[in-house]
Amino acid sequence: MPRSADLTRKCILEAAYRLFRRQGYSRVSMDEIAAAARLTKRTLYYHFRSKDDLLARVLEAQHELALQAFQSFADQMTGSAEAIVEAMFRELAVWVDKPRWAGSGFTRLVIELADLPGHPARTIARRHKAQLERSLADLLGRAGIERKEELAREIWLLSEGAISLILVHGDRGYSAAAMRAARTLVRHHTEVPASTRTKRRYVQRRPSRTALAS
Amino acid sequence: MPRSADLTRKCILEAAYRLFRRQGYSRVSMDEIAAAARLTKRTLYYHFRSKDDLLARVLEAQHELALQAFQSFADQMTGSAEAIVEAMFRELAVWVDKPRWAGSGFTRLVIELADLPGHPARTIARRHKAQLERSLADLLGRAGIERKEELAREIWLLSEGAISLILVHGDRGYSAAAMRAARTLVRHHTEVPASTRTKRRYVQRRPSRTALAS
DNA sequence: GGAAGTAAATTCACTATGCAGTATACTTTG
DNA sequence: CAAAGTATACTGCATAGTGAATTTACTTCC
Repeated sequence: MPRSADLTRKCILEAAYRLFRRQGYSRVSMDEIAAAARLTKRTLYYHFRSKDDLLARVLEAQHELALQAFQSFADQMTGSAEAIVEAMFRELAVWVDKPRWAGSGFTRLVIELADLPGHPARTIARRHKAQLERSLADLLGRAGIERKEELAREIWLLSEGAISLILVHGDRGYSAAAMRAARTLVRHHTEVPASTRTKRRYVQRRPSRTALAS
Repeated sequence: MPRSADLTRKCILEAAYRLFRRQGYSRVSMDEIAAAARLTKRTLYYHFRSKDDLLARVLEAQHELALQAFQSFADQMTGSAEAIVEAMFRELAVWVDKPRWAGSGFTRLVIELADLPGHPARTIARRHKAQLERSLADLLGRAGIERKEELAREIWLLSEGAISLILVHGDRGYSAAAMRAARTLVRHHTEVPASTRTKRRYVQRRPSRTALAS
């Protein structure tokens, strides 16, 4: 067998991920990927059935890497929940500050395919986000948070929101705001044990239907 | 002059928005838009210079509508900040529950064009989000919040995060989590006037660089 | 009132290009 | 040699954008 197939596949996956992450799915052609991987298109189709298949495999590979990275981050973290969350958002700030940053690969690709619920890439992305959220919850649990799932989800919301808004505005200040909000939420979860949470709220007169339909 | 041009333009804009919102930018063809508007493609090019131009105009039009909708929502709101924010997230929950919902048109389109900072659509979307954030801050200010810009930004982060995650997961539960978090943040901003906010935090040993690079 | 003029609005038919995917032949290595 | 891997050259289709004719409704002048 000439030129180990594994190497070729890895090379293709990496080149494809770089392009997909920067330019999304449909705006990247198989020819471009082939060129970036220094191969011909035909070789791509030898290793992957189709463009959609390639995307799915790319996301799978990135899922592994990201999960590993998060685990190694989590393993280093032993302090308070507040310290953990601060470290997370510091990482986020560093990450989004990269010069040609163009959003989370997963989020970006899934949003592009938002109207194709059956697409394999979506399934993988869903699993990915779910698993990361669970890992964060575990980490928070180890730091003594009681309602760890709740907090993890809230933190995750802030992080995704920051990514999205930084992308829209180009204003990196959102990561600072997210960190500040996250700090508040963590404190609330540590200081207030588990009560005064689901109090009945009074309701304003019925609001217009489309206020947020932006 | 045959068939008032204004009407035709409106019709095109509406058809284009419906398609763009559902399927994104690149996966919608001018032919499809023309068909949806019951016109020929050539007519589209009579009214709009290019596909990119059309997109920009579509977003401009939606900007007007969304802003108006938010204002009419804001004008009805007179209660406490907490009530306002709750109403907002209730709206969000209703909105994302629409059967064929596929994300905020703005967010979705801007993310698709994330690597094209010069695109006119991006400029418009940026202005849009900024203006809505400012309107929310005003509303919160009127409800007695002191650091209204801070809170508005935090709320906005939660809302964008929810949209993004609901899109990825298909799990509408995120809007409930966002509302819960928002409630916490509002309370923090009302109960704690404006202190104990920027305390020095202790730092964990340096975290790995790529933990969040998903 | 109506014919003729006119410019806006719209259509049909077309070009050119880009792209996913393929048929087939060649090359490398065990 | 044989099988895994790679390259050249191609098909067919979708799509952004265009050239030129044609229709439409409003104005002007008799």
